[in-house]
Amino acid sequence: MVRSPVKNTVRGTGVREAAAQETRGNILRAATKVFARYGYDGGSVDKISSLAKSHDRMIYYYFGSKEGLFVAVLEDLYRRMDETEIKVAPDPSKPVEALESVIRFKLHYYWNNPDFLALLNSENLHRGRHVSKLERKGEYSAVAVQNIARILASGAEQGLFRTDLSARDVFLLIASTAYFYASNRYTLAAFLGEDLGADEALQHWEAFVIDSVLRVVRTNPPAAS
Amino acid sequence: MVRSPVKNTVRGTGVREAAAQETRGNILRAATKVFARYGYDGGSVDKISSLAKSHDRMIYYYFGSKEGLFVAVLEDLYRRMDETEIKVAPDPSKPVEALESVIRFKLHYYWNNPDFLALLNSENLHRGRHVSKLERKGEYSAVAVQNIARILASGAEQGLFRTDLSARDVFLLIASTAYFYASNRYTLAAFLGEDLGADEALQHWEAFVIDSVLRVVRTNPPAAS
Amino acid sequence: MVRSPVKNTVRGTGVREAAAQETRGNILRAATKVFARYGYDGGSVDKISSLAKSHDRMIYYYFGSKEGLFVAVLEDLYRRMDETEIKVAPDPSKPVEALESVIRFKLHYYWNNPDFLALLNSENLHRGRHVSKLERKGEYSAVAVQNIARILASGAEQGLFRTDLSARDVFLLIASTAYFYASNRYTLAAFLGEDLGADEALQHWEAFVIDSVLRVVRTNPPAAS
Amino acid sequence: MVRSPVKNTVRGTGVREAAAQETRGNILRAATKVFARYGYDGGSVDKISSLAKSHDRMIYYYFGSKEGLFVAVLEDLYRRMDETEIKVAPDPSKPVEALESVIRFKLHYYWNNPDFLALLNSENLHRGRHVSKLERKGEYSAVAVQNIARILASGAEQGLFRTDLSARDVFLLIASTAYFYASNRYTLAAFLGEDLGADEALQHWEAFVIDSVLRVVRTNPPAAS
DNA sequence: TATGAATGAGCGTTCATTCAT
DNA sequence: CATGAATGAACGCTCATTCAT
Repeated sequence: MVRSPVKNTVRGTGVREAAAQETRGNILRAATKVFARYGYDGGSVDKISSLAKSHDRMIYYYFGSKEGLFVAVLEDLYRRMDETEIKVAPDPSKPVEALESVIRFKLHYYWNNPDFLALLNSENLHRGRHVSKLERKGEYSAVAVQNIARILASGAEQGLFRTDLSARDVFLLIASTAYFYASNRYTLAAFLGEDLGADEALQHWEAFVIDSVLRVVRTNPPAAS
Repeated sequence: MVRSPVKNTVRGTGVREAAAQETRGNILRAATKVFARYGYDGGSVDKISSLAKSHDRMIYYYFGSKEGLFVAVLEDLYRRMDETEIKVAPDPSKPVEALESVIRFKLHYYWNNPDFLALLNSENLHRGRHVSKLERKGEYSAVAVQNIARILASGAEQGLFRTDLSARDVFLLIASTAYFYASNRYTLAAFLGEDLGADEALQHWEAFVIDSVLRVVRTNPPAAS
Repeated sequence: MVRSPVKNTVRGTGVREAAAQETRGNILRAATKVFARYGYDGGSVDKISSLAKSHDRMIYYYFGSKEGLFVAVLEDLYRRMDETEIKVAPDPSKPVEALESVIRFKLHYYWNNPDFLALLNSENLHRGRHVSKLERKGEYSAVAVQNIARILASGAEQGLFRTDLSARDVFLLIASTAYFYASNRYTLAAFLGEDLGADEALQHWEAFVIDSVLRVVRTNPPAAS
Repeated sequence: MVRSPVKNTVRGTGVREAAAQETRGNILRAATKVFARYGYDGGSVDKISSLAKSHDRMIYYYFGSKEGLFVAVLEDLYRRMDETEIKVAPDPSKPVEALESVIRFKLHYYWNNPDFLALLNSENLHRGRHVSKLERKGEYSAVAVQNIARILASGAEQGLFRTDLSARDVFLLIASTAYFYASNRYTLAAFLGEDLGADEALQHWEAFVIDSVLRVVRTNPPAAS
């Protein structure tokens, strides 16, 4: 049929093309919200097209299918996260401060972007079916890992950090603490009987994680306490 | 008179009661599998009744609604996890070994029970709507936290562990590493380009987590490496 | 789910069962009309359930799918045709009259049951996909063929008919003339510029076919004319 | 000014006209295949434009509507059949051989062009709605009928064939046997339990039809057998 | 001459749930 | 204690067609 512009991104500059890009963008933004809130299954194409003030039909016109739309949402999400990660990359010459900065960023980003977590969870529920279709899937977390690698190397050079650490492990450790606390905010709240979102609670967790990660990477952690 | 048996637990011992309990149990087991695999929204009552070799109608008879069934599934799941946690509680008199044991258990349990994770994620997606209906919700994680508290106290008493630690924080730290690695197994695999389920990978993560947690809790961690 | 009574036929005798049978019957009758008029593809489940004064959902409850419904329609249709065929089976002791009777019946039946033809055409368009699912598919035309076989045998015995004829061929010959004339009534009308449904036209065709078939089967056909 | 080229046939000779004719031709060929395979209702404009490697929009540009396209397909089909019929018209001076030749051609043509049959069936399902729009509808089958008329006249002149026959009736008889056998190939196969497409089966039917038609038209058919 | 964008109704099917015994 | 029957809304998706350049 040679007709579907599926996966088209920025192209022409005419008025019609601009309007089309806007429609596509509206759908993508709406889909991100809806999928994040209701999951992949709970997020119906109807909810999305309504929120985008468009029509069901246009989702298929631009993205081919609900799955195609979800893949596009994931792609967009990862791209944006990587862009942010690059922007905030701290100066590795001061390793301790840099690592603290990375941890703070990660904790805040996950806590303030529950959409991102919800979509990841939905994707893992479906066993990575959509994420495997991403073309540049290997590149996405690389930015964050390399960021940490630079900091660790600088710290090791200065004799502050251990030399036997893999950046990948430290990345996973930090991501774990950020992800778990944010993703399970509701069930943890119920079981611990706390409000994890209170300023005090957030600051307490941040301090504990920073202190713990530093104890893990330092050559000479504080003796006692 | 609509004497609904909703929330029936173990009761009578007659033949008919036994048959009823079996039907109820079949539905509960089927629902656990289906909800874990497809999420709350994706798990239809039809799939459940079909897997339980029962009828849609019976779900409403025993559990009132799909939500009621989900709550029952959560309740059952937590109860079973706590029972397991009690069984495997290690001897706190050897704090290092005990903590290692706790970490290993947690990592293995989460990795081997993706159902549990999937249900928790689904529940957090719905902002804890169902979990808030659990009667004994406050008790469930208490077992695990107290377990760790005893170990930390014993370690502190023996001069091995720091005295300024909260068991709740250590519990969250351990749970974070176990949860994150298991829950995101598919997306991490895609982005890191690794098979996280390979024996080697699992053992590597386990060793790293054990080493890291011990560095966090110890008064005198290994100097350099 | 153990819930769908798909393909249930006559069973209980209670009031509820009777009502259920009526619903099923209404759907089946409506489906026959709608499929015949619009074909398999053009016949929507909505049109059918509306005509049956029931709901879309009930089609799936009783027949599982649109395809299942179509198969049930075909089955019902063949069953009814066979029953009719048995009823009108003529006395083979007068072979000429019997054969004439069979031809007349076939011509009239096909002409007066365009539904039957439309469904067969639809089925052939789909390459017999549904008919292959009929359990007793081999039995249906057997009645008609055996009917002719008896007549041919009687005629041969009386020295009136050829002895080298196969009942299957004669059946196909008769069916061809009946089917073609009825099934193509609209296109033939357009191309021949005639009204094939006029009494005169029908009688002319009937006379021609009877005369022709008798010329085929007779040992001594009329010399000249 | 919307100078719609609907119903354009061969015209200009420029490069652009040639490209346009090619697009039109591609669509027409694709439509023939798709309509034949899926019927009028099942054949979507999307399938057609896709197969033609063109766009939905072009169908409306060249043919005005789906119905207009179907009419064009029918017209093309009849025109081609008539052209073929003229090409193969046998020498009437040998009436028996000529009639045999006509019968063989008809049987083969119908068997080898299921598209033609499928489109006719689809058209009859719709009560000749499209065929009535053909401008030269009266002319199409005239060729075939006149062909037979010439043969019958020659045969009658030579004293071989009956003189009371109408060419139209003989045409219908022959067409009946060719059409029925080919059009119902799938349902007949199911009910008779035979493979009607086997060489043996095709030759048997051909021999039977030739023999039968000759018995119908001859003044002195073979006495007994 | 040709095309990308948009439309609203309809498709077959499944949803969670209630009714009537 | 258990079930067959029924319901209306929603599901993801495709339909033939028109708009605006």
